[in-house]
Amino acid sequence: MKKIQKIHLYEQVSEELQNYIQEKELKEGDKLPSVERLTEMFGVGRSSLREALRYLEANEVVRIENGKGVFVRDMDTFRFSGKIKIEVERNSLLATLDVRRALEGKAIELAAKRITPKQIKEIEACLNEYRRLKEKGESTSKIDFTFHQLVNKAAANPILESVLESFSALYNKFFDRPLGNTGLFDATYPFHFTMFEAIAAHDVRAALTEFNKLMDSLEEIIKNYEI
Amino acid sequence: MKKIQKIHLYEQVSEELQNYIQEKELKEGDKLPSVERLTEMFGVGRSSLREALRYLEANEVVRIENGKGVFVRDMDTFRFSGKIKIEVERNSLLATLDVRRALEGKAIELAAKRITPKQIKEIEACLNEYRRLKEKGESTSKIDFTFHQLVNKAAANPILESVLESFSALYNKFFDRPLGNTGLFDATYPFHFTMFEAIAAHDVRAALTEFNKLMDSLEEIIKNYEI
DNA sequence: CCCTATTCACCTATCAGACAGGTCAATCAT
DNA sequence: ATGATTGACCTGTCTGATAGGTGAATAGGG
Repeated sequence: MKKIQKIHLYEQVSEELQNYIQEKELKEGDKLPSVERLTEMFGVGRSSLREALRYLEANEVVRIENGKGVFVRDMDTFRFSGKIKIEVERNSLLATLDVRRALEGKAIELAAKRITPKQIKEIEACLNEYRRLKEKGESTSKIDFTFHQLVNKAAANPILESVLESFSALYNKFFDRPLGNTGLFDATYPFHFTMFEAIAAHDVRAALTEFNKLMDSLEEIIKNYEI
Repeated sequence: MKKIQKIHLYEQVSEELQNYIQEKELKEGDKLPSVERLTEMFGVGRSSLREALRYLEANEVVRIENGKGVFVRDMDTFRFSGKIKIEVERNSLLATLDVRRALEGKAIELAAKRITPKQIKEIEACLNEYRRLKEKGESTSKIDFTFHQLVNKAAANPILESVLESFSALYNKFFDRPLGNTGLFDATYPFHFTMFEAIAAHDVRAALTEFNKLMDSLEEIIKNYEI
């Protein structure tokens, strides 16, 4: 019989380690003691300690470099995350679209206000490529993604950009599979150009109008699509 | 000299394991082979395998239960995540506010459309408590959070709810510390009531107007606040 | 005296073997 | 029949050994 320890050792070590970092006020790039030292400090075996480190690495708290040591990651970085149950059904798709309307709509509003001449040229080049691929009948999903990414960047709001980027992974997952070849890109194609022109002209209202048309056409496709 | 393998073993194992899950189409709760078997399958040592498992556990791909085995977690759950460098300065705060405008604005729009009588009563009770605390001069940060959460729920969009929930952790972090006692809640206080009334009356336009007033007053506070 | 190649101390990466202890079902004794 | 026991199967953890990455000190040649 031993002491009562229902919590896994690696979990305790992981917490202790985080406390250690906080107490010593370690910052980005600071080096932690070597694995050997840490095993002595916490009185655990190497394997438990390494599992704890691997766990913390997965949670982006530390960074382990071969031959160098263990380093603290930027603690001033806020990490947001969430889980969404994926159900490929109409309501989920429409719900996703609402969020896209909110986030990308704001991005477009800001982009129309703040886009620079250089960024305008970049997007113009992107749209030319879009047109080229379209005429050749090749896949436009990738260039479509790039277009929206550029607009997102033009909004000049790093936080919005980050949220939108991680969220776009969700609707790409949604729309690639079930609706991959349903004329989705055909229907939205013309709005990319009208929307760009409005943004380039710094016309917030017109840009949002075109964006809403784009979203509306997407919504129509989803509503009429037999899943 | 050996073969070129710059990638860590545990990383390779982790990927192989994910492939294995996908190929075998394993679902929530399915059991993986025992650690012993897996080491044979992948031809690696125990420690590498365990580190890989711990890594996957941290990423919520598997669940390890003592004495039972390793189990697959819900793979139909989409996990979004992102990192944001926190800098407590005016621009970051304003950038955060823009995202909040986008997400919560959409939530309010939807809530005004779809709120149920039961939810109206819940929010009403929440606001009464808000008023009570206000009059007693107690902290209203918690009840304020609850209010926004209820509105969020009334939007009846689980995906928006999830995104907003994880994101709200960010702006709580931002606003709690630097602006904790700067009359932030005083200034926004009246708008909670006007906004609620508009939502309860299913008046989308008025609700958004009130929400924008609330956001504008927040923006003013930030702009005038000497950091 | 300077530059380069070697060496060495320090670290992480990974393996294999051993023992402790949790879990569950089959089995055995009452 | 029922309740305790056992044993098969697992994960949890420790340890000693070997391999290999990294960077600074160091030795040797010009």
